[in-house]
Amino acid sequence: MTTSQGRRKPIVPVRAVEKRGSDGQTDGKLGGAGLDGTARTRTQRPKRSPTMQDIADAAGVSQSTVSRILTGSHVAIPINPATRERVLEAARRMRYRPNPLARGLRGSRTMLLGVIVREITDPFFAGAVDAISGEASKRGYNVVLGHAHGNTTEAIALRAVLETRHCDAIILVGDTSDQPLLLKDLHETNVTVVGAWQGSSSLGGVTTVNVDNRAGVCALMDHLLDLGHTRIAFIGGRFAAGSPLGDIQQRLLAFSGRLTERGVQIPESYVVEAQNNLGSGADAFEALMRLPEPPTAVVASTDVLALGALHGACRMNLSVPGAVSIAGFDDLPEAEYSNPPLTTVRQPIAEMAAVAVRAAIDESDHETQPIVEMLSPKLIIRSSTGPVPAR
Amino acid sequence: MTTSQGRRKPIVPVRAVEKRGSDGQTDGKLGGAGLDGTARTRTQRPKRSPTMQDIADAAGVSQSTVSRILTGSHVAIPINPATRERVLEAARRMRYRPNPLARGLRGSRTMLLGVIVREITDPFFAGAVDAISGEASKRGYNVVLGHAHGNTTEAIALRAVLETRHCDAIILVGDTSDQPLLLKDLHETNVTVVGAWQGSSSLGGVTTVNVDNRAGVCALMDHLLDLGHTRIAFIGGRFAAGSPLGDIQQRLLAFSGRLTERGVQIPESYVVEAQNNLGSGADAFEALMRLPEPPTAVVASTDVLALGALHGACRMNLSVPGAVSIAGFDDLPEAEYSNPPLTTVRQPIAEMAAVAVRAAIDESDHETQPIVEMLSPKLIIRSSTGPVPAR
DNA sequence: CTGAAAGCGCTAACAC
DNA sequence: GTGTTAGCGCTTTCAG
Repeated sequence: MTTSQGRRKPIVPVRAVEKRGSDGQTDGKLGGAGLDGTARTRTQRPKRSPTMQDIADAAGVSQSTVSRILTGSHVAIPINPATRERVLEAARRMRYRPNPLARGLRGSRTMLLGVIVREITDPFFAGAVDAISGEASKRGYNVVLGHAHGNTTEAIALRAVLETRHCDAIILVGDTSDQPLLLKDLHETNVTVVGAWQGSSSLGGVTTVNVDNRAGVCALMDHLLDLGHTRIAFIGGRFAAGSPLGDIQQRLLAFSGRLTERGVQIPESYVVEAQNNLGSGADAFEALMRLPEPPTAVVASTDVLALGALHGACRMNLSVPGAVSIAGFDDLPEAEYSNPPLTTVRQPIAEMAAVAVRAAIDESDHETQPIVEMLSPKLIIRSSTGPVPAR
Repeated sequence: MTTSQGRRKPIVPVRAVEKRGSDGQTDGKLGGAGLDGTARTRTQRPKRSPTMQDIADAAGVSQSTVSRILTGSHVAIPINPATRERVLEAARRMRYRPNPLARGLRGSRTMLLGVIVREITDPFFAGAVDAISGEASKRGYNVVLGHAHGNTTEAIALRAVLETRHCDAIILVGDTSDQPLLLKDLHETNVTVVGAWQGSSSLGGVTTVNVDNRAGVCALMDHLLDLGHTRIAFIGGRFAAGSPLGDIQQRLLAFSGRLTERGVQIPESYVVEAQNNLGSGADAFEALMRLPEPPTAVVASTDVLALGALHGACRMNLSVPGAVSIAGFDDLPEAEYSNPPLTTVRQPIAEMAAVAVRAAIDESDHETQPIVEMLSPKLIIRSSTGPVPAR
């Protein structure tokens, strides 16, 4: 198809404005039907949104004047109130909408924040996106969700990034180090990048906001150890490419580290992997409890896993925390409504989102030193943990 | 060009390309120097992404040729293989990325699908977004998430829409009839709109894909009635502005309808409202069970509510389904892992997403008759429902 | 096969 | 105060 005009819908030149000299040729080429809306009124699709020029024509001023007025240089540039009103009226009447593409192309900001997230169905990340999006809209920004889509090939993630270039900044939510090209690509592009919940995987030279996984897990371990537990197991989730992702890795490290610091030894079989979903958590838990010497407490690296473990306990008819204590990490809304309510580590999601968004916006606006923030989580003790069961 | 040197802007004579007179101003904005990376290597922010013109210069061809080659008219337009290779090589070397803004401005597609959703933290909608996003990326589209953000004022939703105008099409996920301006606005814009999970609220003249709420609820009611239940209660969720939203309303209607059809009467107090979250579901359930004549079965309008009800039963020490049967709607992943596993109605999310995405893309591409699809859900019987308890 | 040129809708100098 | 003008990076005629 040399001319390529087969594929798109006809662009119908509705107006009779002579300024647009191309109408004549255009219609010969693209036309076909409904050239001026007379032949076909069926749907209103071919209706162009009005442009500034349209408003200008209607108000009898120049397009740049319209721009000045509509652009909101409210105070900066003095404008005749009469003119302003005339233009505003016309804009209102014609339902003018600024074209963000054109605006963006011209170099000004697009007020779009890209957010790339591994898995939107992970309730934790859903919450994170929610927080970020809320924070963003507070500042007049919208959010473009680039879905790394877990299992999907890097290619897709890549494309998502490329096409996302019209964002003022991009926030990377969750560890994506298993998709190295993604990061690399982000770097090559000249958009601002901010990382959030990256855990151990460092985004060299990039502003990053993380939760202090170590502190959280240590607090939890101390809680458990102080309850008298020594046979403590760990369920790690969100593994990919054979090794745990950022946050999880840090949590595992802290888990082992604290155990060692407190002089407690556990068998290797006490550390198990799992996909980060309920079923996998339940299975991992059951496997753990079927060990010859089962643990008396299980630390799950995420609440989803802990919730799954809770379900596993139900299935095995094991009372929690009577027979075994279970704890998680994240403090999902669900954690409070599980049976029993879950002891967990609460992440400061809102604060982290605020920091990330602020950094992203600031940094996209002007040169800034990359910062690395680490916010503190908080141990939330509910009733899924208790003293070591008497043998 | 004659005029270009009339301007007295400080033109930084870095490159030898005369075409770009504007570099001078640009760098004023972005940070002083570093037009080509020589003057400042500290950060790479001020680095412009290469444009087609840059590639053209590098490859010694015209910009339009570059466009033809890079645009992917792979076979259509005959291009000298040598030229093509030279251009591709240059593009690769300079890490060329197309600018979607410019592309979009020019009128071609942006390959962006807007998705507007009430609440991303609602697990059902998270799943829906996931499905849509997956389906979209299969077709090379990316997804822009417009967050209606539940409680937020319409203004924000509106803005989200306005700024979303650069999408090829917009998919409205979930009933947004409580934000009438949103819809109205969407209509005025000339983007394609497709509705999904709109329930009762009709999007006049707009392609819509819904689940057959009536069929789902009826199947569920028949299941319950056949088990001998006659005292069946209903927990409605996702209320807003005083009346239930689309899907919920249909489910409630079907609930009452089926009861009437089968000659069963229930007291008014058996229909209660709730926010669509776990806590609210638990509370509603408890209120129901504390009625003088409590129901023997509770139908929740969503799984979230049903899960909450399950938790309420736990809190009240009520065995399910021994003392009371509980059922939901949606079939969230969690439904299978609750205790006991939840009887529910499974929505064909993937199929619906596929239909919606396909319709959105098709319709944005060419004139199309709006269609209204209604897919059938499926009753999933698990163990949260059982025979009426012997009195 | 390739180049020149005309804009897409908007912003921002720069006149007057 | 307001109009003119020159593009942002790209697609797409129209001429060779």
